[in-house]
Amino acid sequence: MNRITIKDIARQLEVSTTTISNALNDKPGVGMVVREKIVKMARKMGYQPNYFAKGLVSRQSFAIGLIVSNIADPFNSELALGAQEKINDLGYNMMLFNTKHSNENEKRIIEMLISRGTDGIVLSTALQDDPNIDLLNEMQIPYVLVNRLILNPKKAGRIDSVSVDSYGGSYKAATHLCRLGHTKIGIIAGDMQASNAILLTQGSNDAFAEFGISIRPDLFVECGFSRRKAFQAAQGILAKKNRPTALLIQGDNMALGVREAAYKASLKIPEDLAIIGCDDISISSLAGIELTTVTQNQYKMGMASAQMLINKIKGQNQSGSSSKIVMETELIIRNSCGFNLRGYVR
Amino acid sequence: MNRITIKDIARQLEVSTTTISNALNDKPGVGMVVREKIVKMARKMGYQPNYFAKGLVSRQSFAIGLIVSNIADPFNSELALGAQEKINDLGYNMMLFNTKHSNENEKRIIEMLISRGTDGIVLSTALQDDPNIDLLNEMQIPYVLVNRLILNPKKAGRIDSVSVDSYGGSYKAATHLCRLGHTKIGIIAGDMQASNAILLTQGSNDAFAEFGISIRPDLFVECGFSRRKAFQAAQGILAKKNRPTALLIQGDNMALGVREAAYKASLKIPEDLAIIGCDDISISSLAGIELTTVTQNQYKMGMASAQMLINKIKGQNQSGSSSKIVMETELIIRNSCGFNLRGYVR
DNA sequence: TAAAATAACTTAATCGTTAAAGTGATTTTA
DNA sequence: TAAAATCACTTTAACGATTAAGTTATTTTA
Repeated sequence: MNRITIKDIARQLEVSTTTISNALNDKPGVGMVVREKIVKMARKMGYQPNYFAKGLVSRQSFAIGLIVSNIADPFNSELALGAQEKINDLGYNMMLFNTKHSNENEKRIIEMLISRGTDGIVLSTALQDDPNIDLLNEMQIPYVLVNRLILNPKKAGRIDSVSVDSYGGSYKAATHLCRLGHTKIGIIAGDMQASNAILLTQGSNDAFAEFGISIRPDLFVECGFSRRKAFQAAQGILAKKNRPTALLIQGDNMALGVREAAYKASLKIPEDLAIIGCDDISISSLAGIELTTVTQNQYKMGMASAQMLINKIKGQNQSGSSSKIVMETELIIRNSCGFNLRGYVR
Repeated sequence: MNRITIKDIARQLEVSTTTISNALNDKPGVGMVVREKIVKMARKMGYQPNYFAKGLVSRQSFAIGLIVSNIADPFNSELALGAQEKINDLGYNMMLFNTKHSNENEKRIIEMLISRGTDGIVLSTALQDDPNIDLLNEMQIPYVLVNRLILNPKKAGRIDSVSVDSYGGSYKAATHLCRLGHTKIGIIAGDMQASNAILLTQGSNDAFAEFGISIRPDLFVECGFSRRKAFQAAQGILAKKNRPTALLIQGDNMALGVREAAYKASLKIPEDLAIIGCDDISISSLAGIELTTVTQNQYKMGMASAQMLINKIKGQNQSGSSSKIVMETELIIRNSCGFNLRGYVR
């Protein structure tokens, strides 16, 4: 039952453990004949290196932590899939954590990851003024932000990130609503501590301004990125006497909650209410859902962030420059805004 | 930059490392005064134990591997959420892996997990005659099967598992279709090497038999559990001249693919085609989808399997008995079968 | 052909922690 | 009150790998 160690092989072959180690790791200092004998014997005995021992001396765990708010959110699970595949392809392993939108949880997770000697962290839950980012910096652990970043240019300069052009995406979405003739537009916003929500809001605001439209303050609701919260927020907004004719929603998963609220209030989409989402999760394209939205390839983002992190881990001696990838967005017109019914009016 | 170790604290306080270790791990042999001094100093210096060192001596990694086919499948992500929360609550960490439906990948993952000294594995991808199960047994690593199990009673006796009463669920689903008057029924099956597909098929077959209905062989298609594959399978079945009036589909995510195929073929659900799914993922209840299905609480399954595994890890000295949890199912009637239109005819 | 270099090894130290086996000093027991 | 037990520590060894620093024997160089 006891695992085979390097010592067992050494005893069998009557050579030193160093030679075994060198042979198995393709290092010089071992002759052809002995090397082959060792490799064969290791295979025969079913030798598997002990990663604790290896990690203790090499200070490398080949483990990467991925922190998401909630893996059951399709946005995150798609992102996790991309990250996981890339991480494994590059010879690492992924540990997954859910913060459940709690900064406290996030902190615990980061501390734990550090104490476990995790090689790096992909963080998708960063908030502005997040003390956990300072923690990451202090501990000098390689990390990459994905999806959300830090906007403060003073801090952002040193931080690697993979994100989407949320500003541009939201600008397109808002423009779409305006051109369809909507003027009474509501916004269901995520968490205004999150960069994407901030940029999304800026983008739509700028578009609205260009059309001379101003958003009534009571039609802007910040509710967090979950489906359930968005459902509740929409219920509130749609119950108003002077309800909006269109809602711009800062995430497709949230938009699904909004849809439910609309149907529950007997409002037809898009006839009574136009809605536009924001990240094109796979559900959005389903028949019967057909949510108009803005693309964001989560899978690619996951891959790119993992790749970036591992590059960083491997080339630690590099200059102080940081990598930033910002992905383009594209408006996907489906049936939740009424374009296919009426087309643009302006 | 170098991490604080037990030695650093020992040097500061002029005591031995053993005393530090004992104090920090609440072990006897340390006086009150010294103990408190040590705890305080450790906190002050920001000491974090090195898990490689700890694991090397204790042979415990506090890491658990969760193996799923594809985390982007809502069934799996919900399951992963439950597992992750329970695993963390119990002081462990979860490493996530996607097999992408490949037995080869599964093998690689298991081997890697073992070589890393993972404390245990939750496996959701088990197949009948799966050599990887034998591998797990040989290596004596604690594991629990979730969702899918091994049916062969000779092997199953020793295996812990958390599953759903697939037979009963499918029996209910098939009965529902029969009572609605359907006789030309097709089955979109998952992977007949997976226990749930096998039991699901048995359950529906038995129900059909009771109603004197036999399934035309060309209307039974085994296509694997993915949405895309189910889409393709449904396209094939629906293109037949003598197409079925109802489809029983062995998974909600698959059913979503089937829906798309139906709509693409200009078939209305439920008027032209009744469909019934199988695990009640959250999407299924969405307005516009409203899939009739059979409940399976993935979140609870994830939790239960994690709990079971950790119980097993902690109490290794126990008897040879195995734990098996089988969860009940419930038919959820929504709008994809036409019950709300016509009710039962028999 | 003697000195230097190289190849193929081994020995010993190390990573950070825990466990087993001491060591005195103090307290309990008979 | 002498022997036994307890307490609060320390010293040493171990976990399984890697790495730095030897040690031979063999080959190369000048």
